[in-house]
Amino acid sequence: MSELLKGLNPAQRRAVEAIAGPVLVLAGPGSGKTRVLTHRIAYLIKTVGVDPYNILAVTFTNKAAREMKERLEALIGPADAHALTVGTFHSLCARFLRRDIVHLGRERDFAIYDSDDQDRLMRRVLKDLNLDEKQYPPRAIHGRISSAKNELVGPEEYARLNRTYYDEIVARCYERYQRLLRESNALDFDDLLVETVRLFDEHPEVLEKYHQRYAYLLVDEYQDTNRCQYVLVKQLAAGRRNLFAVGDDDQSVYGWRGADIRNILQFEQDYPDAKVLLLEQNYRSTQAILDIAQAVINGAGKRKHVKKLWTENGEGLQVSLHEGYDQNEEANFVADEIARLAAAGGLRRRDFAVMYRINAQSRALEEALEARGIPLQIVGGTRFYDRKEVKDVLAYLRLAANPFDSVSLLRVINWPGRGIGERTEAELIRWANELGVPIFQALRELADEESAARAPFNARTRGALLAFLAIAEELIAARRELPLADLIGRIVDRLDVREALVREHGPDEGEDRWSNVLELGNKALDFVNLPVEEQLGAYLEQVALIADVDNMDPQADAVTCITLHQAKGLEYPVVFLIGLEEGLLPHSRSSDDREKVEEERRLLYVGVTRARQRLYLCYAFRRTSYGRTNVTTPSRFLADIPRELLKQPKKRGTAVIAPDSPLFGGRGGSSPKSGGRASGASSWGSSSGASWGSSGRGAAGGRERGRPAGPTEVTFFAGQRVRHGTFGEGVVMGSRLVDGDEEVTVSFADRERRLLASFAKLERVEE
DNA sequence: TCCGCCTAGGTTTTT
DNA sequence: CCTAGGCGGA
Repeated sequence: MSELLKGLNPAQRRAVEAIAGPVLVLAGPGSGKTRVLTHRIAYLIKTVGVDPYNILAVTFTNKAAREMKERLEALIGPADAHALTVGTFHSLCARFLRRDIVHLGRERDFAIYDSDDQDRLMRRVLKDLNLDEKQYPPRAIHGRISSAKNELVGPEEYARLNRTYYDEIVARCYERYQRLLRESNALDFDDLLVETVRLFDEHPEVLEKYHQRYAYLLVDEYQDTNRCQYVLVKQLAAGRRNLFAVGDDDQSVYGWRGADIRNILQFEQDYPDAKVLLLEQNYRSTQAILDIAQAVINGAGKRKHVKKLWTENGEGLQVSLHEGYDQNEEANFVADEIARLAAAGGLRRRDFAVMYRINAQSRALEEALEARGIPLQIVGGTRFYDRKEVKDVLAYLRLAANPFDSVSLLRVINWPGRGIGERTEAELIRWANELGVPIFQALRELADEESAARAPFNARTRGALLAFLAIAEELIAARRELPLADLIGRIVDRLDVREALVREHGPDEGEDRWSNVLELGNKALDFVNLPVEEQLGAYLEQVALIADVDNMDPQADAVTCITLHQAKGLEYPVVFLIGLEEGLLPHSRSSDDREKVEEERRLLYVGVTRARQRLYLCYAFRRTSYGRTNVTTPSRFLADIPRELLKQPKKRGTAVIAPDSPLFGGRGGSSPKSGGRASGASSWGSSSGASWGSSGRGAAGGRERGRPAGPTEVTFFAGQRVRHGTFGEGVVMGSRLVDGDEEVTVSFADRERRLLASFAKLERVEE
């Protein structure tokens, strides 16, 4: 038997050995699908004798691509590993287009616009069309356009298909937006895919070239493909039909960005001769963790592919459920547990991950971990390349690569300040529109005395504009001669970036930002081995397409803090899932739509199945967001977990969940019985979880639901002694009305707490 | 045009 | 809470 098949179970082996024709592998979490992918590639090369040059593998992140290459290097040697093509849809499309975009009558040095660039361009579109940003939020409009692109609907078709007034506005913006992109010789993220599909569509000879080359096509995370990616796969696979798609419909969490779960559900219709293989054995987690995962996912409606997860890993430790008082206590609990487990030995910092729904949740964690001296790495939030000073310097580089890139041009035309204000900028745009040329071209016209005479600028303004043009021209010229690192050096010297940053932000922050700019220079050193003329393009492409998760340092011995979305594909011995509350998971923006709620459920499923040995499910009794504090309702998904699967919290200061608590009852609208709850019962005490946040009030603590406005005056006064079911006796420090509720500050034995009178069931203690 | 103060409004998730 | 944008003054 081949060396490469050793250590694989029969199902995995079948997948690896499937040679020809379409194959769909439905792989449960932790079932070794990455292993199957890499071993299949290795098998194709080493056993079947396929030339690695003829293999194309598409992964979901650059990180996954890199890791796959590394594994293959070990498996089949660096030469073969290097010869095959691995990348994300976006990076591959960028590469294809660089090679062949001239077929579409375009220039090769196109810029790639990220979300910030897209937003800026959309604002300009709205200005051009005299539309009010308040009424038509640029991001909302762009969202519509992006969805249309994902569906391969162009501006004309969009205009034809849609009938409402709003649609009509969007259609006009779409048309203009595309026109400006083209004028700027730029593609946005969506265009990378759309234009590749178009290229293949309009130029069969180009597609044919890829059919010849890529005899074997492998696609990971197939459930996350959108319509456009689906078509692209179809185009590429149409040649030899050796498509090997791997995915898990239960882990589909990218519907919001166009991923269409139907792509995986309809695989068999699309490819009638497809083999469908199931990977159900889990090698990652303990049975206790899988039971939780199963409970969560079984709470979903009917599913097309029901996988029965099982493992030989043994029962393992019971999963813990923990209620914190607020997000700080929640974070403290997490940090204390990490410290405790790390001290107990056997676990390193990097064995821990804390996962959450939204990036903003990382803040409290950061504080708690730092307070204990526990190193952490936060994945996500603001990317390094999204920092203003970094983007500003980058804009000059982008301008050097492609002077028609109007977003970059306008970004830095007055940075550092050179006396070109809003007024001048608007005039410049207007004038360029009038001439019908890109903005950079208009600037060049200005250098010519005769044209300048007709331009709407006075001598001083013209001087400022020409000063900017001179810098741009200098960089464009330097680009061909200087290595990338020197080009960056030229920019920061010529513009005195450090001085500008200190002037703008003061010495402390200024130096901070300056160090980010220096870091930018460091990253450029990765490209020194390329020929000078290729360095800039390669660098800019990487900057545009790299994700934050791609930068994670797996070597660092630090606790990982990461969103559930980014955590997909990762695994850790110990996982904390925090903020399991209505409004957060499911997120409030998703709670009203059945489909979206199901996606949120799958997100929790993804989180649960990241854990290998220990799993903690956490939520807080109160949470502060936007500076407002609200009482929370535990996530409805917790109600799908049988209570006996969970270790109950015992610590003082945490809730003891009553046997008849709706948390462990059935799902759906049955409201809790008002009697029968054990004293000291759950301090959140709320209802079925159909609503959350402030609307969760009123059903609290056996009080009447639908209570009208709330108290109009305080009923507690400083100095009174009170008793609370959980916290014991305390003294009222003060009380005030907040949002139609009474917030009482009470000093308990351990510390001061603020409680809402409607929830907290405070009894007055007579003396 | 630039600077600084102020407030109103906003955050899902990412290539 | 934080930040971007609006507005007044120089």
